[in-house]
Amino acid sequence: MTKSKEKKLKIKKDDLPERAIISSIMAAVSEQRLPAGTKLGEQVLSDLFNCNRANVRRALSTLATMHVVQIQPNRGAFVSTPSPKEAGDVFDARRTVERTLACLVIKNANPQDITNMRATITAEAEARALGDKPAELRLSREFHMNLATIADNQVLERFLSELTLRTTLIIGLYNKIGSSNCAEHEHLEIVQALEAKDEKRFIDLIDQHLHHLESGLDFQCMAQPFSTLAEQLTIVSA
Amino acid sequence: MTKSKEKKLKIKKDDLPERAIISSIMAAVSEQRLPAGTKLGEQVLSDLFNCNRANVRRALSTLATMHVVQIQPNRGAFVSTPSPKEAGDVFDARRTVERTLACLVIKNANPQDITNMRATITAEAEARALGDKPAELRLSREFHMNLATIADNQVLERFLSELTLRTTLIIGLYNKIGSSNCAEHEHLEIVQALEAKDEKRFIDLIDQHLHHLESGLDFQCMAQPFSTLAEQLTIVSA
DNA sequence: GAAATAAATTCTGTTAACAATCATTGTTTA
DNA sequence: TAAACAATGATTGTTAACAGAATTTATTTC
Repeated sequence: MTKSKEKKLKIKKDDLPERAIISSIMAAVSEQRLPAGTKLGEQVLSDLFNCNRANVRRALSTLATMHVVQIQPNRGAFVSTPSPKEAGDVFDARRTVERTLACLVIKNANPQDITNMRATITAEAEARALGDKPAELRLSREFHMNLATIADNQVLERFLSELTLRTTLIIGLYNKIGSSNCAEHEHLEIVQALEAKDEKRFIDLIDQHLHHLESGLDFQCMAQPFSTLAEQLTIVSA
Repeated sequence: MTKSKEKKLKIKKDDLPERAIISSIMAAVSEQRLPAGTKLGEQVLSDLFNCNRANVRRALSTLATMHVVQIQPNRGAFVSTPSPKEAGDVFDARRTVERTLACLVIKNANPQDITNMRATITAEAEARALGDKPAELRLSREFHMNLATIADNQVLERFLSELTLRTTLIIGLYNKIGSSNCAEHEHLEIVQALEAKDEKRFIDLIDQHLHHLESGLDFQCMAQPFSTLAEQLTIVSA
């Protein structure tokens, strides 16, 4: 049970284990390493981060308020499985937030910001070329989070952080097979509009980008929220 | 120390103590019974809700992620004292959220919804007439939360819940003396625009309402985030 | 052999005791 | 008298042990 010297996770600069757990889970979700429905056991986490369960508990509780995990009484914490209705709400909220961010970005952005944005897009393209899906997803999210940073509104930045995570879960659950994941091409156009200070085009492109993402969803393909292994192995009869 | 039969708080329908603590603190903040900077001791809370400190801890941690309380390591939890910058971010975010909610409300609102809105306004007016400030504040918040309910977007509803709470803290900290608190008159006009299905006017009025609230702030009058007793007792010399 | 039942294990939820830190009070010293 | 220092008290942070619920495994029964 209490074997020492298990695989220990390297903790970032953040000393507090609670924060470390939260950011690690968020990172894992953002890279789709943790799919919706995954059980997040307290024992497992407290071993991984070698801390006590109280810290794990608080971390999971915090993630639950972000709706990144769901807590079921006496059963434990699971990575959230957004419903179709929830997905719609998230996309509406994202468009709302990013539109406003866009207005602020047009005002605030300096040449250095645009250079950074381009660097992120380049890195994203490289990751895609290499077939590194986690990196691609992470950088795609980073692109949007960059906008929030430039906009310099910490409230909206936090909202977007949550929304992008939930978007990743939604796409992981409902994305049509074959629908192009996320257009790096679109990201490039967005930055070009920003560089040209074309506010209307900038906002419209972001809006279209998000609509495009949403249109790639198919809610039929995943009826059951919690697909069990049994279901996955069942051969369709009749 | 451990005297039994202290004053116990009646817990709502929610059985879980964690939720009870959270909603009680949120309610208290929304009615300005808990001013910014108030210390929220773990012992006090666990006695009040007669539960263990672990629940209190998780509740405070959750409230901290909503930025309604601030946790200082080894010192404890305090009701948040928003900075002027933070106040600006909150108001920008609120306008963003409420504008989108307004669009959805115009689409979704039925006669019953409008009746409910009017009832809230009436109750708010009565509370004001009676000088019941807590009730007035609670009903004013309820007016805005009603909009979120009608809009039927749970993500934006939760965002607005947080933002209205933080707005209350901001007003409690920075509101100019003499500036009319919140115009029930404005609330009435907003409902009238909604009833007339005048979308543009509806959105504009909400926007103006929030700008009006923000313009009532004065960041000079409260330089120090944590005003000490010493400052309050100091007689202004020179 | 399959379904239903019972035992065992694992996990969550709760509690209490202990350690460490911070704030306050009281004392000493220049 | 005022500042520095020491001791006390209170509060937060951590840990471990226990109780209860859920899941899994094993057994029984048809």
